[in-house]
Amino acid sequence: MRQNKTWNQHVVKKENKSLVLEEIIENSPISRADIASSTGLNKGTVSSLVNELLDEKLINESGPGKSSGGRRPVMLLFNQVAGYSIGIDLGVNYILGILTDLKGNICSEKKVSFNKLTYEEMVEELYEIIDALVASTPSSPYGIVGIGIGVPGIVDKDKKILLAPNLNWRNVDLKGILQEKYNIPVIIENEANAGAYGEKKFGVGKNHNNIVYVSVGIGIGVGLILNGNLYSGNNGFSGELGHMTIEVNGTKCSCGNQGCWELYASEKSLLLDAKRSDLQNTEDFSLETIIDRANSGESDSIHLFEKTGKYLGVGINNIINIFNPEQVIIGNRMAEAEKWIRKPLIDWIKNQTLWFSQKDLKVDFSNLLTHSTALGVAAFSAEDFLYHNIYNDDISVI
Amino acid sequence: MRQNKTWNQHVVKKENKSLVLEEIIENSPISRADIASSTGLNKGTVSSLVNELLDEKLINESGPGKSSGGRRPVMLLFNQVAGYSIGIDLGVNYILGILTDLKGNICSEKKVSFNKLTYEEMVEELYEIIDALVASTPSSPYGIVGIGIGVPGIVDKDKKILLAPNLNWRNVDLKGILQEKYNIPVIIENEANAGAYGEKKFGVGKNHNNIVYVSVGIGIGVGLILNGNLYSGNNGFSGELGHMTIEVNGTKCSCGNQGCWELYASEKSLLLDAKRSDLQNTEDFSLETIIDRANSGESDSIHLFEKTGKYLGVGINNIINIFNPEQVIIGNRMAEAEKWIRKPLIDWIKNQTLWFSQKDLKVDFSNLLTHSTALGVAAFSAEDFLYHNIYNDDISVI
DNA sequence: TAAACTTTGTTCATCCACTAGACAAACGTT
DNA sequence: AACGTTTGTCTAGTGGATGAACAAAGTTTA
Repeated sequence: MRQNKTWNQHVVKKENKSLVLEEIIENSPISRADIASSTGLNKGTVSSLVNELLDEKLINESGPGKSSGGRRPVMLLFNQVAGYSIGIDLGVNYILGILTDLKGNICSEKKVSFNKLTYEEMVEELYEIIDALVASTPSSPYGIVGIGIGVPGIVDKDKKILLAPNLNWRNVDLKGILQEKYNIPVIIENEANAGAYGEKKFGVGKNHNNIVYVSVGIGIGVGLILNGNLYSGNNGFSGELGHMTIEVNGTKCSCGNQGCWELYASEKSLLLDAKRSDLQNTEDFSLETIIDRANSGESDSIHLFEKTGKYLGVGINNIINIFNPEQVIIGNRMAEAEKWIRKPLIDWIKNQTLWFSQKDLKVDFSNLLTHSTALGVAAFSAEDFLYHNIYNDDISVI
Repeated sequence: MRQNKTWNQHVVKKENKSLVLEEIIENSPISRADIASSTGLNKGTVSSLVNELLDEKLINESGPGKSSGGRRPVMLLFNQVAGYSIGIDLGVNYILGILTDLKGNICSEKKVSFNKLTYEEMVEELYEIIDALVASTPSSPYGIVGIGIGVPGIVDKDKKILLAPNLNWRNVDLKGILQEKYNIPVIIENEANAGAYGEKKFGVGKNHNNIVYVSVGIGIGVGLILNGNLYSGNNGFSGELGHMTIEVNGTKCSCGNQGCWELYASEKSLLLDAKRSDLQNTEDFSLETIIDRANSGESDSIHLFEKTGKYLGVGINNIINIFNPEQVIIGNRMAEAEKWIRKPLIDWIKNQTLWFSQKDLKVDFSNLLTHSTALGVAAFSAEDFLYHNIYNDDISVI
């Protein structure tokens, strides 16, 4: 209900300093006077906090701004290159790594694809990517402030990877391993959670506070932004919506349940359907193949996507009735098939969702596509640094 | 993401004072020294805050406690009769009103049952109940600090009743009406949300922070406690889980969707099934009738409950996979049939829920039964008074 | 063009809440 | 009875926010 924490002037100062910094990041260029009026803080208070931030190289003064009938203000800018953040999307058959500045702009990027690596080989690839990104980092006051990793699996409260079924990992303490090797704070998050945050910060989810992000890939994962914060559940296992029952007496699922959503609306199910209907003769067909076929007007492929769209609608309808979100974002690989999926999905929702839940509801497709997860985890690290370590000189291993 | 609020010493003091008060409420009798060590505040700070609380009559000093080898401490007690709170459960065919002290102990209680009242008649009944409770209030420093009302319908962000289908109400500003009449802060909440909070504070949900409360009555409503706070969704419409699809091509529901959960697991569906199977010859049969029959060993009635239990399991399984809660509480009228429902429900979950979500999971039946909603809203009002109005002398209409 | 007004940002005295430490009172132990 | 311990109060000191005064640097007006 209420957080059990004592309050003193140190906390006050730290919170106010964060507030000022946030104001500058969100609304730069901005003057000290503007910050004072928009935060409600006293001019003097703002002045001294700004001076500290200047000393810490987190912000810069730019030239004078426009006068509004008096002395011209000194404009302040966020120094987004005071440090850098690494974000990694650890996929089943690829690793995508990006280096971003503190505002989330991608500075360099590296991706490898592969097939069925052992755990050791995969970690080796991961090291190589991180090393390459580290090497490409420009010099800056704070260097790399953190590494964030999004994984397709269950991450518990202690940020250990409890289970990543498609990677065949169990109880892996990647955080510990990487922190030991690089001596930098490491954050591990579920891929869908990170994607949700990425969309909120940089994608179509900007300016929304209650977002359901549906990551449709091989399986279906869901990331929840509730009241502006990522909701992770009791043990960090929430969002296992792929295994929501949508057909009581439906097909058996590998999870032990039956009629699970991801048996009807994921990439896996799409490919299975395609195989069943004997649509293709070639051996290696993929989502991309089917998209190409649909593009060339093949009606069977289009029907496959329409079915996927409808069943996505079934699950999303449930989600809307549960959460009454402002926005639903469909992301990950399946978002590339928006062209055929959108209409059946939207139609289902229009017809089936409670009218009062449709109020103010937006259904969008990701525009970051494959980058949302990496951007999300990179942003986690950057914010951890900016808002929680402002007072700590020690920004190494926690 | 981060709350936009400036911090100053007034906030610090208010928060610390709340912290001290909370500590006394939760752990009384407690000494000043104990509060200092458990909150981390300085002894002097605690001393001055305690003195203010004593002046405000919110706490009392009791006799000296036991010595632990030194001076005997002065024990502090929460003055739970410094004020009173009214909680109302506005049902479809009943109104239950309770008067509680600030700790949630029921001091007096009044209930009326009826059938199909108009809006005006219903409000009249409500006034009568409130008037009776007001009349029964002992004299105290603060009097009645608030009225809380739980309603079976959708309450929007402004606490207006947007839609209560079973009452046939639309856009009713009950809060405004009552505040005008009684000149006391009024809180309106959805019945399931209030019930969830009631269970968290006073029932089986104590000491849990991620709770899904399933209110199974005529329909099914759900209240969510996430991270210790009530989650209400974007417009306050969350928890409409009764209309979650569990059977894609299922029966049509009045909501426009098909295969909704409450068509399979609510009191309404149970009665409908009973009628269909021609179990009874009498005209007026009810949940109680069927419970009686099951009690007397009639297997058909028992089967009906077993079916309800299974279908409750289907929906609850979905909920668990979505939220990974610590606890699921089944409440409201159907909880009275725990005896027959429990086993099929638990069995379904054991077999179908993802193993890692079953970790630390408790499934419980309400022990407050029909009182959880009224207790919940009464607690809302009491806490609003205790923690938010500590500094306000004006505790009348906001 | 000068005077008057506006806006910005700094400085300084003041206020307020928490803290540390001293201290007295009250109690148990030896 | 002497000593140590615990409790609770009091006082001086610290840190941070505030408001007002003020200088600097603009624009507007007569």
